[in-house]
Amino acid sequence: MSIKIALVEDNPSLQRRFLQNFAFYEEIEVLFCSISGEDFLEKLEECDTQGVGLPEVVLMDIELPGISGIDTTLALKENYPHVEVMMITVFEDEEKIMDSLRSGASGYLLKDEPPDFIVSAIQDLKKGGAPMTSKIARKIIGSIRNPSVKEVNIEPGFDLSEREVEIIKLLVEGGSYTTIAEKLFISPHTVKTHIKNVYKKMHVHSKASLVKMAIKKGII
Amino acid sequence: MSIKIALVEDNPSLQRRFLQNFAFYEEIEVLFCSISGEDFLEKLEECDTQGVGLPEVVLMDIELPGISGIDTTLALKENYPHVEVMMITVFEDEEKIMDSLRSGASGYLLKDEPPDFIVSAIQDLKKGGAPMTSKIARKIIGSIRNPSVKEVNIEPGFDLSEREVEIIKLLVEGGSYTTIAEKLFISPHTVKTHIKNVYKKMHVHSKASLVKMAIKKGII
DNA sequence: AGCCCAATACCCCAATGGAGGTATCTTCAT
DNA sequence: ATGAAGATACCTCCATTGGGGTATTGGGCT
Repeated sequence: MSIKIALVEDNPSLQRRFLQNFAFYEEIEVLFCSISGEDFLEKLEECDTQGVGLPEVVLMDIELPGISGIDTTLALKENYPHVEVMMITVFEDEEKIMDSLRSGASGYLLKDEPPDFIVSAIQDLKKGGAPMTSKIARKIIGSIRNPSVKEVNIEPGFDLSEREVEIIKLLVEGGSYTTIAEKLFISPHTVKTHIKNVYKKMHVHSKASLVKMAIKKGII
Repeated sequence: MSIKIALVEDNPSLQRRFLQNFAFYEEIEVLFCSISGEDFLEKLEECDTQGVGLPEVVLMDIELPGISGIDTTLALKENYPHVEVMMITVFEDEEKIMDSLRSGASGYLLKDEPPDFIVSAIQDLKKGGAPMTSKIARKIIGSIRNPSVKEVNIEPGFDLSEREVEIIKLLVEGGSYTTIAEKLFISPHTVKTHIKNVYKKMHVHSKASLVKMAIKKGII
């Protein structure tokens, strides 16, 4: 029994490449292709109303004209929660990955994976797995450990320099003046000076307080 | 070049089985085994101080006598953040999986995986991957979509006395030996003794590290 | 009654940390 | 080109901290 899939990819040459690859595998049957989220959602409803089978797995690009693959997934899952979604994209940044998973995708692959890998990922997904590459898995785990950390979240009020933030991070990791100095190839005197300045800016007077502030403010 | 690992497993027969399996693979070198978290942390510090190499990957059981594998991982990561941890357990519940990942583990396998799979998982882990089975991956993703609002472990897990927890709280608030002593109407010597004992139990060596651990653990 | 253990308190000592300085060298924007 | 800000480095002084001890007390468990 072959797995019925749909493909959402706006790049024509990539779409062609996928189709050609899947043609070699009789375990995969491509029901239809779309070049946008809107198009996909319409075609899906057609499949549904006209009694044609639904795709079991959807390969979804993230960057699409019109609504994004993430929002498309959100809409898809709202109406057809049993259809599995695998993101296929070039993005490796945590935010996009996590947004995809939150929107309802269960797999996340990069576009340049070999066809064999993609096919077995589709099978895994259908069997209830969550296929992804090692690197992506690591990023997901990283984002579990460090939740809700946005970029450039250094407290504007404190006006810390890059170097200062760098030193704060090492301090939070439990470093002493000397160990931090060694890591940064600078003198412990310099580390001391930086920390003194940080204390002034953040109005704390000890490492312990700084660690607490840093964690709470999300500087780390 | 073989990968140096350590094994933390309290069940003697399972430990033996692991060792026998690894004996067949020259790509894995078992540096040492421990039957408890405390024992492991001590041996690790010995390795460190005596210039013997550190293990690169630790296979950690979750259910251990004394402190749990999760808390052991927390303490390990505090002192040796570069040592990778792979949980090897019978538990498949989301909570244990997520706690493990939050504590710093990057891999999560079940005990009955075939030796080949475990060995390649160790290699993947060392290369920066996050090896896990499909089923586990799915649970992680499920828990991202459906973040359970479970309360954090207020109970320390490190077998701390009430007084010790009390002192930790004041320490996190930025108190010094003397200010804490004043608040509790005891001698600063006593405060010191308590803190020394806490350091021993939690395997940290400074206020900064303790503050970080305490916040992560939710003792505060 | 005897034992364990948490809580209390003290000792020494070396290392680290915090607060005050001063000073040079870049870099960058006015 | 001049001045501000950041990164670098050094100084002194004294308090705090961390690690190694030892010891007494009072509760609770067996």
